Amino acid sequence: MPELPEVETVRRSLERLIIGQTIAAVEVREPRLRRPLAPDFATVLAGRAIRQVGRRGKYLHFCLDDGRVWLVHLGMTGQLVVSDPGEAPRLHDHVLITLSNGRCLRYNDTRRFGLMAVGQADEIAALTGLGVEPLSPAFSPRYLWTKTRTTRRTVKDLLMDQRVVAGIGNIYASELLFRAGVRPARVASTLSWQATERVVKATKAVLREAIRHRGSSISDYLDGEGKPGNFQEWFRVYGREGEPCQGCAAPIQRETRGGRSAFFCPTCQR
DNA sequence: CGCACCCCCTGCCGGC
DNA sequence: TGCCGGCAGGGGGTGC
Repeated sequence: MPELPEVETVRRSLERLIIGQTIAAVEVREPRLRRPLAPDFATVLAGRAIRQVGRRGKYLHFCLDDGRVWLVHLGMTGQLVVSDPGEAPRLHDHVLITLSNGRCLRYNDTRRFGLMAVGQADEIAALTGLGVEPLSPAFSPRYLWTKTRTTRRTVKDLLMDQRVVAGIGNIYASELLFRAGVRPARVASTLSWQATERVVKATKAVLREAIRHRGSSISDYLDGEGKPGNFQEWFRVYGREGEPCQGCAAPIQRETRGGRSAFFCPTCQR
């Protein structure tokens, strides 16, 4: 579910709701996430104040007043939503965090592909091993050019490799490649300098636009206030197999690689 | 190193 | 109506 625009939207919404709050109580109702929650997870968080909410790629970083970082990855179906006092837990609410203002930060994750950990900032950074931020100047045509020269991987696989660039998932890979006019199955090393520039430009434009629309809600995604995003209404290719391309009217095609679908226009993308 | 597969888990949808 | 396969935004592991 959540790729960079969704995680960034969650970050911004939570920032307004929980900065300065102290964690009054932690209830772990289901520790079996992608990796089991550490036995001391609840006691390590309890009593800490939340100073900052950051993001790296698809990870959220909650900076605590003891210098440690609470790391959260939402997997496919994870939600972090602040609810009012007294609301009953819902199905798949795995962690409930009571804040000093009485409200409750609920972690809900149907498929339990999410991840949580608490550690020192350097441990957390080492844990994730992420590449550059796509919206930072570090993600430049020059950077992508060096990453594409000596590989036989497809451009979509490369862009979704979190060690290369952090935050692009299956939806935005298809969307940005459409806007760049490059086929998902294109071997990355065959990109011209001009095409590389277009890919970088399209990446930044699509991610920024998606953040403006508060992310994409297909089935599960909600922000920190429990509100869905709107960017799914602006998809040009994702989930549109057989529909006419908005540029040339050719039917959008779907192609599967490694069990994941890529969507593209066979005439607008080369 | 890359890749084709498998796994993790739950829910939904379409076909029979 | 029920069952079954396929598919879904995530990542990680294996063996070739």
